[in-house]
Amino acid sequence: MADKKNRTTIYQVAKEANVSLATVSRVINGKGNVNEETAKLVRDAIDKLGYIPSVLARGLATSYTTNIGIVLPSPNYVYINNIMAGMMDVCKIYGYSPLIFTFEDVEDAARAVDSVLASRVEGIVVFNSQLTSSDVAKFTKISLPVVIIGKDKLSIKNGLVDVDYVSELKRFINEEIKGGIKDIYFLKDPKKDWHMTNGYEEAIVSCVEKSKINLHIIEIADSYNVIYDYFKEKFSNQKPNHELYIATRDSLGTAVVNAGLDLGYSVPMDYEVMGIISTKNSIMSRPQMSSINVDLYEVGSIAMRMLTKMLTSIVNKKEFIFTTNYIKKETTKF
Amino acid sequence: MADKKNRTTIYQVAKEANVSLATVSRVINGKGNVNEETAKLVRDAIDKLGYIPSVLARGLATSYTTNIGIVLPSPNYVYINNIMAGMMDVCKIYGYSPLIFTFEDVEDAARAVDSVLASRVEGIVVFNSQLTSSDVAKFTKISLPVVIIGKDKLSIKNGLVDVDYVSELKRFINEEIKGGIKDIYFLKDPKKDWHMTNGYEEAIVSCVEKSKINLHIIEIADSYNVIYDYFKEKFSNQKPNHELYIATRDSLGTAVVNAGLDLGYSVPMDYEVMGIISTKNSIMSRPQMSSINVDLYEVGSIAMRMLTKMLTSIVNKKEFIFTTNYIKKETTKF
DNA sequence: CTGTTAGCGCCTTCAT
DNA sequence: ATGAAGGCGCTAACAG
Repeated sequence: MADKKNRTTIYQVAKEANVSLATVSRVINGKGNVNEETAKLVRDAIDKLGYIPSVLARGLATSYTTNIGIVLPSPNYVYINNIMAGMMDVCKIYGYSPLIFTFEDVEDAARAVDSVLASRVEGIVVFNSQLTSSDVAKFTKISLPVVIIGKDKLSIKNGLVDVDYVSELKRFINEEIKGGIKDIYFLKDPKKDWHMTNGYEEAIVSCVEKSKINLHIIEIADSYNVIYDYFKEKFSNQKPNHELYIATRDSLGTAVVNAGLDLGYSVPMDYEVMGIISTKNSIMSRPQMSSINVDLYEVGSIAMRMLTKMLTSIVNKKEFIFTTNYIKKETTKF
Repeated sequence: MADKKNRTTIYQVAKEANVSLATVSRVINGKGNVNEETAKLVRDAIDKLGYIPSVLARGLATSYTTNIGIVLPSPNYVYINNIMAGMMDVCKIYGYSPLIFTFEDVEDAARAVDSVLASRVEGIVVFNSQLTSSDVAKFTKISLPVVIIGKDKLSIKNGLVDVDYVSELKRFINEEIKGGIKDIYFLKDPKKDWHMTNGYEEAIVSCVEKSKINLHIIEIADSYNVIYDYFKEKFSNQKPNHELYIATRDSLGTAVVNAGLDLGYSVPMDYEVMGIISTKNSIMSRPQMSSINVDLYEVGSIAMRMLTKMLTSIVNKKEFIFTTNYIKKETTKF
């Protein structure tokens, strides 16, 4: 419980080495001149006592920690994990410790923001912010470096790392239109606005406008099982008719594919499917899922790298937009 | 960088509210009696100044933080992410902040241990420890609560959460033996010993001993692509002959399946495949992958829950072994 | 009910 | 090259 932990302190090391704590501090941090002999004395004492400096005390004294906050929605989608992995690896390289704060929704995001602020992190990476302007004000007030992954609706003067899925999405749809597709179904989660998903719907709408395409929006939870069941029933009642389904993530696309396959239909002959955000699943599924490819691990690592730079120097280019490639695989004709 | 951040402190709040800092501290922590009117004064001051207490100072003063360390290997396998998600959710529920420490190998693990110790976490969860006994000694010395997920080779007197894949693995193999299987191939990563994988090989060996089965160990990196390529070539040169392949993770099994499918073979008619650790991939792949099911999210959340209990009370039952179910799907005959 | 004071563990001038 | 002393922001007795 709240019983004092018996950690060895810098005082004990100083005593053991018969020096002052200032000297110990110097050898720990490699600052100031210390006689090699006394330094060795100190080092031996540290080893003997198994002394590990407290980042708390150090942080308090220097008003500088090595903590970095990562704020992101709690659902653990594979692609978010890829981003996280990229962030965490870069954190380690630069000697920062990532503190993770997850949130469920907008109100919860506010709580997460307070937590991360209380933790006295040096900077934070926010995944596709659901943050309000008042949240953001808290950051800017204390000039805390922030990198945002995903659309920056608030146009904060901070780092921005985004992925331009939209261009490729448009290109793909236009190809399909030229190919003569008649109906496009877009699977949209009515509740959530994650997935760097902003602009998907608009992009599709804009492509379709001047064509004879019928665009249908299917509001459905972004869950494999929910979507699989939905389409299993849909295709049972009404056989597919060469339409195109667009899902936000490849695994959701796989749900649509599998529902049809399990009923004996074939993709892309009977209907086409594409998932926007690509993960390894695109390669692993059969037929392989057409999707828009970008290395999400790289996205995370670039974001974190940008933050570390903002921490140590003035950064001029605070924006990094990933371009993407639509990869035609086996679930679409174009 | 190391420029003092200009955070509002408890002193400034006290000044603004015309009270002493002790009073502010009291309303913040809800401890001690404070006149409602002055409390409101304080709250207003806090709001006005946007004051957020420093966990550093608080931690230093109380020698108590709300940080929990999570130590795990860096590769971001899906199933590890499931475990992490479970841990993080429980962390949030109990008001702890998870600090993530990843490591690459044994030496790196030592570094991670020092980092986590320096961070003055209240407790730690270690995933399938590659930790040495000297690492562990550091924990026990300061009696830091530790929960280990996976095999506890060091038999530490700490929390242990493990998954008994072995029993089901044996059961499955015995079924296959009764079914008349002749050759079993076990895919084994020669370098790594993660995946709560300890005992898999021994289990298989013990099952096979008294039978006429030929057991083959294939040492191969646990990478989808590597395995896919390997089997693409293998099956090209030598057609499958009703043998059984056992991979540690379902997605690796999918690599074996896909390699054959893409060459025109069929599973499980031409050969059988099973992946031990199950993820959503087992359901999503076609044919669906036979695997040993356990809710890994639950594993993570149980582990973290156990830790939080160890933090607040004496825990007697410090062990939780998950039982598992072999789920026969479509890639095996039994 | 509220204020005063002494730390928590460490860094950092400032002397020596 | 080393030591002494003040301070980082907060909590927790202890007084009043």
